Amino acid sequence: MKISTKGRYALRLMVDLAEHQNGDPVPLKEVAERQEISSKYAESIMAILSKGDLVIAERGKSGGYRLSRDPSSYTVGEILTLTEGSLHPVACLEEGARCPREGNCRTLAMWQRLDRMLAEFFNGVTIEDLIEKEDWSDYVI
Amino acid sequence: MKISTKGRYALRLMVDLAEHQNGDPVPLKEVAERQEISSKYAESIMAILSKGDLVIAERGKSGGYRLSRDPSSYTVGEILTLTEGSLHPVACLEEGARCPREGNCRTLAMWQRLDRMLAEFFNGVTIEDLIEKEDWSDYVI
DNA sequence: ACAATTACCTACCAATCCAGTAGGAAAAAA
DNA sequence: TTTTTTCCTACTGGATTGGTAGGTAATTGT
Repeated sequence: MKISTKGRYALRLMVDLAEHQNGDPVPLKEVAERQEISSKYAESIMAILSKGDLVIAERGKSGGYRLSRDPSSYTVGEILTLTEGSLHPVACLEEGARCPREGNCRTLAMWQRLDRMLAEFFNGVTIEDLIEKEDWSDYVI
Repeated sequence: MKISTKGRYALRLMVDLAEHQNGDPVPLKEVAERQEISSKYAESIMAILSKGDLVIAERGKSGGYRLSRDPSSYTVGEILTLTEGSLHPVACLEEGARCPREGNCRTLAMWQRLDRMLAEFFNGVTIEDLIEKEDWSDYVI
């Protein structure tokens, strides 16, 4: 039950791009240094974000990455789904998965409830929220 | 971001024990068969529950396992914590972990909020709930 | 034109976790 | 004393995690 570094770092890379956007693309090296993530590892994560069209890459000198949309339009859910593969907390709720015992499983309903709760949480938080929001103590989904 | 089979099966073993308690200990073989879990694997999971004092084991003929307390007193949270090791969704929130970047991490507060939400969810559901509760659609933590 | 800078690509690695399985020893009751 | 049960140690193949290494392709500033 853990979000891996890949997903966590992806969020930080996205936040960093959002905070440092000025029209020009931001080189990965700068982002990685600010976030204290090895640039090689950051590179492999940024590649996922780029292939998923969450960021736009520009090669060559004075190239780098930039967000493709407004920070407020990115949800934490979509970033984590892309990098982690899925946000379902149990295998039985995976896309296309069907448990043969689902008819008499006493735990399935609880997992479904949790699944919905997580989806609502993750899809309710945006990159902009991560930057702006100071106090999360009263945040309710 | 997955609860492993160990945790999921542990819940089902506990529910099965709760549903079939009649004063006598229930042999693991029966539980495993009903739950369609290989008895060898079920054995290794039950050993964890036994060492954690969530169930009482009785050896020898006519032995087996029984719950040590009332089903309503077991929370899903304690069972998963025992079997999964922890329920914290990110490594930075682990017991004793301290991230050196915590002062300027834009994601920490969100993780803390999620952590609290998960704890409240898991500690709010009991084995009895798993057996009794039909409709979870309106369940709120 | 060319050197510098950037993203892109393939391949590799050690360590850990996952989901079990195998084979017996110890305890207790019938 | 046989049978039934839990308990214990060890093993395993495969996947995932958290990276690293080294080179290729594109683009631009000089």
